[in-house]
Order: sequence, then structure tokens, then C-alpha cells
Amino acid sequence: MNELKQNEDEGRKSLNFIETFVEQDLAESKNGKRIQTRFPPEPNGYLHIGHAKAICLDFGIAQQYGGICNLRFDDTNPVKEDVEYVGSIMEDIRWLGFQWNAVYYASDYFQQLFDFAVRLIEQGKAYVDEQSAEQIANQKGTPTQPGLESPYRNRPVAENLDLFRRMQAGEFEEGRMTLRAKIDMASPNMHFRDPIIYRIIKHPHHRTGTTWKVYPMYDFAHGQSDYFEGVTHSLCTLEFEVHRPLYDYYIELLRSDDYRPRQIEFNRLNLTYTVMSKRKLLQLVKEGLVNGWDDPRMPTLCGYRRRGYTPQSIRNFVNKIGYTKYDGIIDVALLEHAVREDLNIKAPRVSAVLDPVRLILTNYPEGQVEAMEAVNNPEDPSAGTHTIAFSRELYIEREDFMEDAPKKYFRMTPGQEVRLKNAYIVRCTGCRKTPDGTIEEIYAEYDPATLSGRPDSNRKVKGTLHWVSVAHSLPAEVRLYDRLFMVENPSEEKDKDFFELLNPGSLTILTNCRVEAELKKAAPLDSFQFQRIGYFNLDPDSRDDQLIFNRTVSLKNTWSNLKDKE
RNA sequence: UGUCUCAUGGUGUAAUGGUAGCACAACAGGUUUUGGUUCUGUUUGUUCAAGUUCGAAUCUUGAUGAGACAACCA
Repeated sequence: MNELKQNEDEGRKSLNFIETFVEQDLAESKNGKRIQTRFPPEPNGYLHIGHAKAICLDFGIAQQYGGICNLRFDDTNPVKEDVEYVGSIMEDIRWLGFQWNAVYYASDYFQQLFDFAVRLIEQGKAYVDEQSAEQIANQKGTPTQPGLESPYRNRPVAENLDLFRRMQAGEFEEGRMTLRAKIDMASPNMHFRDPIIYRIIKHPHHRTGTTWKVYPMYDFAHGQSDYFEGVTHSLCTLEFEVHRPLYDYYIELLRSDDYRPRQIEFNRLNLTYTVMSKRKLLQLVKEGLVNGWDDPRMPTLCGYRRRGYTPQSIRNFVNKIGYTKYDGIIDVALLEHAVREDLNIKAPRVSAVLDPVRLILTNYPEGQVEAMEAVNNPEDPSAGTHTIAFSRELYIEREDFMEDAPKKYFRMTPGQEVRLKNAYIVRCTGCRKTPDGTIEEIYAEYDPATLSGRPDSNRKVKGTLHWVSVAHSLPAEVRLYDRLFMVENPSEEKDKDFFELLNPGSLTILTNCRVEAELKKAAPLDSFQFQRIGYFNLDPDSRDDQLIFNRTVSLKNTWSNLKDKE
């Protein structure tokens, strides 16, 4: 444990650029040496693996520098948001292993933001525009061409004030008018071309109901909310880089002391073969293409949870990939490695046969049953043992037998000895087939002297197979999943490709991907024996009366894959 | 003919003017009662060009390439 800690400390020798900024600010005694961050999701969907990266940073920086991190819901657009998401977001953050200092909502600041807007109007820095969205867009110019000023731009202050208050009073329909900041229509930064700061929305808000008829835009709410809360470091993803000047602009107009929050941007998480867009995930859920946000195929945190991922493994993964400003794509293999690494230490090994074929030990006494002892976790002796019933008739994996085997096949084949895990060494003597060649039964003879733990049991055999006793095993409903979301390259993936994705025929199936099995809860854990090359993690919070087992070891070394290579 | 940002093996990430290191992936081998785990080894990299310097991944200039920005989304 101590050694582990030391390693962690040593491994932390190099700071990422965000930590460097934070330490500089600390060294310069900025903001009274206070550190405060926030995690600011919009409650319009479930958290996915990309959010985990932001969560680990926001909470991590606060922890690391003795500061605090709050949860703030950026709920400035009632049309898209729902309380369902508020609950799920809080649940997922806790599951990941973080605890916020306090929960805030941008909607808590609607009055303050409104007052600030009024102040800007009074200062001649904002005006009410009556043009349509289309007209405003046309005047906006393009990134390479300056925009044009609105005919309403120089409306008298009193008139602006009156109209803005009447907007809030509900006198105008949605889209009829907006409040715009008066900045610079010729600015090379598009966000400075008189950005809209308030729009009329009549849709009731999930927290404030119908109190408000006007709602602030992101740019007019986020930085100010940071300021109201005392956030010192506002960490967000790269695409907000262009917003930072505007963030600073509003803060300068708002602030009344030396304190100012600082926005720092880092690279968003992109994973190969993984769709991360909230919009598309929502679509999958709405169209019933998955069973819900926590469908094990989803890249959501609750999806990964049902799939058997541990919070620790996700945190480890995030620490491994780091934070930079380089917009790359991370190989899912890195994530899968993190899970295997963690589960290898933690996951109890249980047994199940997924594709059974009957194995009869012809020289084993009929009716005899032995209790075989099996370690729960070879990586952790303190995990203890469990027993598995052994008898004359067993099931083994169909894949573990070949009648005519090539020389590198180490499993059961006539004449060859293999070990039955935790039990005897057996020699295959033959099999019975149906007329069409399907293997019906396999025959073998066991060597009584080779029971696990006996002196003679250490004879070398090349293969070890898992098994269950026919009479003592329970049937299970098993469903195998491949990952659903697979595209060649997420950054190149366009909308049309996304729809193709939904067609199973166009799915890219990886030979190295995981499979998942769902087993009905009726079956006790011990009655399943799972394969040679993996271990499964039981999700204790699984729903729907299902247990989810996650085979976390990649299939790269299974026989079928080895065979493919030759 | 815009503004901002970025560029280190296949992937991600260190090195902050002084031996290009780590992880994943791949490959080879040893151990192994799960073809897992573990251990050992191997392959592969500073986008290009010029400059500053005893010395450049690092600083300067230029080029090239990539991403973000033109929602009454966040």
C-alpha cells in the first residue's frame, strides 16, 4: 500500500498544463490562493465516458490543491432539459467516486443575470433586436467577412429597457425579439458580433416553472455563474476556446473586486469505435434501438456500469490518457486494458459454459459426486474459495474439443491429455456424432491420481479446461452482445454514416472486442463456470432481474483467433 | 482571404535549452491448474525548412498539416 502511494507520488512528477496554470496562479496568490472548480453539465442527457474525463479533472484539481468542486447544472434551455437527467447525473458522479461540495443551478441566478442584462442596457451595451433569426444570421457575416449592424442597434436605452421587461412579461411570442450585446459586428471573433444574450422561451422550466419568459444564452450565463459562485478555474473542452474572450468580456463588466474566474480548455475525449454525441445517444434511446441509457452497449457511465466496468478502472483510464490541447483519438484498447487490469485484481472467478457439449468420463463411477475446491481469485488469496460439484457427466465448451486437431491445439482431442480445472487430468478416447457431423458427446477417461492438490497432480499437460456438472448446473439465458457503436473513425463520422451504423449489416465487428452475457438471476453464481481466458465482473446494481457478466479479457488469444492468424 | 488552437513511435502521453522516456498496441521468449495473469526482450517517433546556440522536441521565422468558431444549443 505504501509502495503504491509512493509510486503514485513519483508518477506525479510531471504536471499537466492545467496543473501548471493552477500552480502559477497559486504562486502569484491570485484569488486569495483559493481553488474552486465546478462540473457544469446541462441536464439534457446521461453522462458518458467523455464526461468522466471532465469530472476527474474538475474534482481532481480541487482535491489536489485543497479546494472545492461544486456541481452546477447549466439549465438555461428549458426546452431540452428534464429532471430525470438531474438525478441520473448525480447518481453517476457518485458512482464514479466523487462528491461535490454543493449543488447549484444556473437557474438560481436567473434574477441576477436579468439584473445584469438590465445594467448592460442602461450602459448602452445591449439592445433589443426585432429581427428574425434568419435576418440576424444573414447579417452575422462569415468567419472571413465582417457582419452588418442591425437597424435596431441604436435604439434608445429607455425603449430597450421597456421592451426587455415586456419580453419577460410575456407580451411577445417566441422568436419575436431578442436581447443582444452591443459589441462589434466586424470582430474577427464571430462571438463578438453582437451575440444574442436573451431569448424568449415559453416552455416551462423544470425548476422555475413559468416564472421566466426570457432565458440567458450559454455565454451570458456560464461565466457569470462561475463568478457568482466564486469559481477560480473554469475547466472546459477545447471548442470553448473561441468563447473565452467573451467569457472574459462579461466578467470584466460584472466584477467589482480583484477576483476573476479563469477559463482553461483541454481536449475532449474521443474513443475509437465509439459514438459520444449526446444527440445521437438520445436518438438511439428514443427510437428504441437500445434498451435505454444504461443499455450495456451504450458508452454512458451507467452503461459501462451495467457492463461491469468498475469506477476505479474508468478513473485509472482517465489518469492514463492525461489532459492536453491536442485533439486526438484514443484507442479503446487503452480503456479495455484499464478494466482488465482492475478486474484482474478484484473480480471473483466463477464458472459457466456458454456453448455446452457433453463430456462423459467413462471410468468415473456412476452416481458419484465430488466437491471440488476452486479459488475465487488467483490474484487475491484472501478472496477465499468455493466448491463446484464434479460428476461423471460434464459440460465443456464446444470450442474446447476438436476431433482432428492441428498440432498447436492444446485442448481436448482424441489421445491427448488435458486438465479439467480444479479436478482431474483426463484423456480423450473419442466422441459420438450425429449423421451430419455435429459432435453430440465426447468420451474421456480420468486419472484418479491426478486430483488437484494430490502429489501426482502436477503432471504437465498443455491445456486446462473449465467445466460444469450436467446434473448440478442450472440452465441460463445467455445473450451475447458485441459493442454496438463502431465506426472507423469518429472524427470522420457524419450524420449519414450514423444511420448506417444502426443497420446491423454495416456494423464493424472487431475480433478483439468484448462479449457480454446476461444471465437470469435464477441461477446461483457458483453454478456457472466461465471460460479459460477471462473473468466476469458481476454488477451488483444490475436491474431487470438480470445479472450482467462482463468478460473483460480481449479475445485476442482464443483458439479461433490464433487459428485465423495461421 | 479572418480569429483562436494544436503538431513527439500505430495510439495516447512525458522530457520546460543538456542521454527522447512511459503506458497501450504489435512481435518473440520464460513461468503458469484458465492460450488468463506475470516476467523478460524486440520493433517503431520529435511534420518540413532556415535561423539562434557549445548544444534545440523545446527558443525565433517561414512553410505544411489538423481542429474549433458563422444555433434564439451547451
